[in-house]
Amino acid sequence: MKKYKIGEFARIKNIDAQTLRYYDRLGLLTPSEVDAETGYRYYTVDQFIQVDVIKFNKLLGLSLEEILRQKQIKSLDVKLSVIENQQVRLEEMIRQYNLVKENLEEIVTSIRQASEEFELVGNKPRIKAMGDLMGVVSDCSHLEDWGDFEEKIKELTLRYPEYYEVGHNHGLIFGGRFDLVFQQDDSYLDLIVMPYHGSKTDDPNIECFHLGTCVVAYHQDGQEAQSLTLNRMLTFIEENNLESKGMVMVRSIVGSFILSDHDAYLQEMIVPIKEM
Amino acid sequence: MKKYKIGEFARIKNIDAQTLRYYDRLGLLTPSEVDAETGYRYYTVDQFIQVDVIKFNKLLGLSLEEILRQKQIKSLDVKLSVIENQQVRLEEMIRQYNLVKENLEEIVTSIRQASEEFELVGNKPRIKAMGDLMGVVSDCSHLEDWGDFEEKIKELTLRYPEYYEVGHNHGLIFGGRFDLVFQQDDSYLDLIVMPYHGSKTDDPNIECFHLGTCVVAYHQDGQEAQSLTLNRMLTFIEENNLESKGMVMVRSIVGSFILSDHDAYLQEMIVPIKEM
DNA sequence: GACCCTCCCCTTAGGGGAGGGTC
DNA sequence: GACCCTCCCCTTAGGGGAGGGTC
Repeated sequence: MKKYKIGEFARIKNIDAQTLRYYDRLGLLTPSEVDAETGYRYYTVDQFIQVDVIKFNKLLGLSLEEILRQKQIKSLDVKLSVIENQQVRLEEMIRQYNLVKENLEEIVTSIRQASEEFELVGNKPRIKAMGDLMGVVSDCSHLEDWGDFEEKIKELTLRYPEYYEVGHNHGLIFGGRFDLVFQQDDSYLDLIVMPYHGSKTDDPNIECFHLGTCVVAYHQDGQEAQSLTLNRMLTFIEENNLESKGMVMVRSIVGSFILSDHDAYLQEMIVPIKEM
Repeated sequence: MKKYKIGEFARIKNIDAQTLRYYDRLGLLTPSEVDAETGYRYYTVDQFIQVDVIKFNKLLGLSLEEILRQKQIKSLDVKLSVIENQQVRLEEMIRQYNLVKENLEEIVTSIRQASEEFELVGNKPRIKAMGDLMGVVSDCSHLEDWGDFEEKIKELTLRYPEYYEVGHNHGLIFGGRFDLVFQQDDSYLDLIVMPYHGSKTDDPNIECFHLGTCVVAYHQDGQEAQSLTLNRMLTFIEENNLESKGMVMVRSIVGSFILSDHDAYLQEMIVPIKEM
């Protein structure tokens, strides 16, 4: 039977010679022959198959040490259950990755849309028909400090049925009465909404806000600009003989999650209007 | 503004205090204040958000060093393209994981099916209506040694349109003329088929074998048993006044990929029969 | 007493050499 | 000349202490 030196073997099996030496050291893949004088390793057919088996098991998500132990498994049922476990793990991973992907899509499209719009209208307030806002809501009127706020968010994420950590803060919408916005301290918000984009509308954790007609405005100068923007919006509302519902929602479109450059931040403020 | 000691901060943000010290050392997350005497770290609001940003970026698949560099990014377009790159990577990962998952399903169900059948019929040959076999095929009649065989497999995998390394060898079907099976040396096969379970039937790389009526038999004693099993099958064919097409296909159901126990190996041999 | 500090050692799966012998 | 050998050092993102000071 033909013998292969490590280099040739490595080339054929598309694996690094170093890796083969490493596997040899671990006892995971022993050459069929080692020259006692020179230490040269020689491989044959059995090792070719072994490489495939190792790769197969690595794809099952096993560590090299586990693969070493797997070699001892003589029971088909045990091996099948290992594979089936891995299938479950794979499904969970696929689910998580899909959630992350969807979140990223949401983020990118909302940024693109808002940037385009901002390009057109600048920070002028305007009337806009908004749909329903679905999300998990937390009452924040009794927060003492930032730690309380973080606890609130933790609580929200636990109640979020398809919660995944990516960008959950990025998507948060803050709501409050006007006077709280003008107060400008840590406790300026009444509630947080973590928007929900899924389809489980019957989940009791998810509330639905009917926003309806709103006055909307962008600004780019961070949190300091909030009261200025709100003032402009209130003037606009008065000029147009509208009546607000007395609250404002703030949505960060480009914020610290996306960029470290404060000058590029983009926020949207939304004031729901009473229907006539 | 309230200051938090590392432990409290760690608890609220669901992160290990050690990890925070590590991030501090890297310059990734600097406490807002460090007591010069005691070295105690104190954190405030800014760091709370920073933790979320770091987690967000880790989910984008960035290393800590990359996250450190990300902090420098001032351009929205650059950041968006980073996110979009990550989306592409995510999609590719999801695709690969799905392929692996499907492969595993294939493996598990074929093992379960065959084991059940083997339980019933043992190694008795029987007549069975087989469907079409779709797959990527390689002519192996001129192989000199195992290395050539491995090169063939490499070639197959390159032509396999949805190839992924998991279990590709496990699924291989070997085919040959009867005399080659009886020869029992390295060159006993004429062709390899890597079965294809997808839907791209118009792919020129994928050939379709119409198997039709076949005589089928299992055995459990590894490759040595092949000629014995084939003999039994040929006798069965004669007794039933059938006529074979002169070739046999061998499919390993439980083999070295699944178990290291040779006694549990299960192979299926298939002899296509001429239609009357 | 619970909490925090700074070392220091350890983990996975190899990759990249240096220095020297082998086919 | 191309190939192989054995050291030896290095990487990521922390985890688990020991020994000693702090709230």
